[in-house]
Amino acid sequence: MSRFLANTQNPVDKKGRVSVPAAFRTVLGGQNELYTMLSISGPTVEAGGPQLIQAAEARLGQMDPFSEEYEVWSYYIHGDSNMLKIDGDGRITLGEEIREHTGIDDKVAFVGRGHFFQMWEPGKFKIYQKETRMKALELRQRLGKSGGGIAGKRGH
Amino acid sequence: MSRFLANTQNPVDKKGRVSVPAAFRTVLGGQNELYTMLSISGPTVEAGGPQLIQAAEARLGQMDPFSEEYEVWSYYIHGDSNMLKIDGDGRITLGEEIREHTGIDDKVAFVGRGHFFQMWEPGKFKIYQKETRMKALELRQRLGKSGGGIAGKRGH
DNA sequence: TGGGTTCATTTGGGCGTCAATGGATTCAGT
DNA sequence: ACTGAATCCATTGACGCCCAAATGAACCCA
Repeated sequence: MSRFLANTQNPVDKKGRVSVPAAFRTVLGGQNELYTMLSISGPTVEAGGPQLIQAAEARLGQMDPFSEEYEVWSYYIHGDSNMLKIDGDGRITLGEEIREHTGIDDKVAFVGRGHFFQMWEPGKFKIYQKETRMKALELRQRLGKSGGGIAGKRGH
Repeated sequence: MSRFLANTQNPVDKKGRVSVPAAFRTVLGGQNELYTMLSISGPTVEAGGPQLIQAAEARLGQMDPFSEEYEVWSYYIHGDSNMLKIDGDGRITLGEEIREHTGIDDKVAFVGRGHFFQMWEPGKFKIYQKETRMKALELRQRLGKSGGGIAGKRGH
């Protein structure tokens, strides 16, 4: 029951390699392949083990093969995705597509999201982080006093 | 049925370690992992055993996966959180993110909150404590009119 | 009740292991 | 043979793990 948690930042070397945080590699469980897909909602890439693509395909399977949504989703999970190899030292090399979509240059912010994780250009991540925390605060206020933080489930 | 109670202050050593109060460790029940999340509402960190994340995820599970609130909450509980190891002597090491968010430097105030506890920079905690006591007083006066003693403040 | 004693938590530090990082070397495709 | 990629190696530094001293609190007994 391990998940991708926390966020850290690692440098990209001259050869374009980045270390995937050890904690994340542990969650991946010895897998030396990393499945990635460009995010639709922002300049980030979502990544995880092969089961990620399985989940995506499961969803695809529930759609009508002749619908537009099928067409779109199918492209999304296959065409805008990649299978990156994790080398012996736990590093990956990001392709041009990913760097372009995310704006990643010489640093990568790894962000845990539970069953997958994201890779961001640190600056863009900072902005996202700030906005999201603000939204969380609003959300909490909307939900009322009973909704804050962990304390939210005050029903003890 | 033990809870996190009272507040104490412990020093951070050169290597960045702090002892988690023994009473708190007892409540954690032998777990050597501490789940933490940055608070949205203040410069503090909320912590507890792994069941905390389960509770948070349970709540996540009730949300619409495509809603913004899901996105926000998911970030909050996964991206701004950490799983800290408690060493053999009951100490933890706070990461850079936590120190930055809380302002913690060489001292940590541990504050019991029932089913979880908080970690504060002592000075900030003092302020929070003062404000909160004041609010509690107002609250009590308001509630006093309608009736209950100490127990009276239970309901929402 | 005062004093001494024991036990437990806290705290400081040493040391080995693993992760992260930079660079060299081998390999493969063109 | 040349370019880019996949492997392999070596260095550095952080972190986990262990032991020991120091601090303090609970306890017992005279």
